Amino acid sequence: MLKDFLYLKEKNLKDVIELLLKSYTSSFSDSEQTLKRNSLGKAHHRLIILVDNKPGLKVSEILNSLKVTKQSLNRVIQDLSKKDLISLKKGEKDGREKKIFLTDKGINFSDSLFNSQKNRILSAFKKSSPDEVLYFKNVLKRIIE
Amino acid sequence: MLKDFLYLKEKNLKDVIELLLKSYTSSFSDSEQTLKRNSLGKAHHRLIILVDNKPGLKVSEILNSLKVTKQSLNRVIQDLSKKDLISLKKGEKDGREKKIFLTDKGINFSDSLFNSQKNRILSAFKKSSPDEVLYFKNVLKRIIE
DNA sequence: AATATAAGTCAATAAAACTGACTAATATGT
DNA sequence: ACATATTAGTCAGTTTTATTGACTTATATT
Repeated sequence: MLKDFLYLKEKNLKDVIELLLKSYTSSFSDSEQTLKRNSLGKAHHRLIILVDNKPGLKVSEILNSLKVTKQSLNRVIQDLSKKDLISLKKGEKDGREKKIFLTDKGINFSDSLFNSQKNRILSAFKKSSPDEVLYFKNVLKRIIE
Repeated sequence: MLKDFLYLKEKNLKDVIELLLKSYTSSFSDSEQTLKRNSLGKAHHRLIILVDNKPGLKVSEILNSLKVTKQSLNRVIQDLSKKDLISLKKGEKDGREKKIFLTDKGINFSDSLFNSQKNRILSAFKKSSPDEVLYFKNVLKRIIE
């Protein structure tokens, strides 16, 4: 049945691209004030989120996720280090690697960023069924790769 | 049953915030080359997507979606106007409003941007059921508002 | 020992967004 | 009709974010 394949049509794909743009923009603009109070910006926020979810993340992994140059990322790392929000540890196995962790101060700050963001996601999920949320996450993951 | 509410737990919400970040970053980095060839950037891309999906969009509506200042948006509008990718029409009902449309050239350019992005979404959807895609879109819409 | 990889650094530049102060046109409420 | 509000545009200066290119340092691999 043709109808079954409508979700693969261009119009639907375009809609989804717009939805990805708007959902990212709105959910990350929620934490603007919290960042500003601490003289930090969206670039720092993105790094904090990645490291919070996966402590010990390597620089190369972050470069790959955020699609920025190492020079650009390095500025962000320096800023957060100076503010004592992250700490850097040499990899035990491969000494060239640098692993990034949130400090206690960094964990607190990450929590305050999360608090300004979470209501949007939470209220969307409360309007959704567990299955809807599960499927939502599955598809998002497949878009990333 | 407690298990039913796991999807509302903080860890899950944090995961989703990271997924939104990564899905946006990856899907919009796909079109970097196309933009660069035309001396345009991500800011222009965002406007083109919104106007393509909703021709006649007002400046104020875009400001609201993209969460930027009018000064910043104005630069983008001027750039695209000079390149004859968008046209501006005065609102008939409210003459203060400016409605934005893609020109024929703009439609072509939007298509080429879309072509560099669509494979990622399409292949994710091919791995998903129609229901999964439907639920995915539903939840995304609820996150936006 | 040679080469590759992971990361860091310095310098210059470009892109994107911001603040603040203002103008212009039109719409709306009284 | 007039005052006020709204929508949009503009000028100037600044900050933030990211870029390119050239190079160094440390460690790992062959």
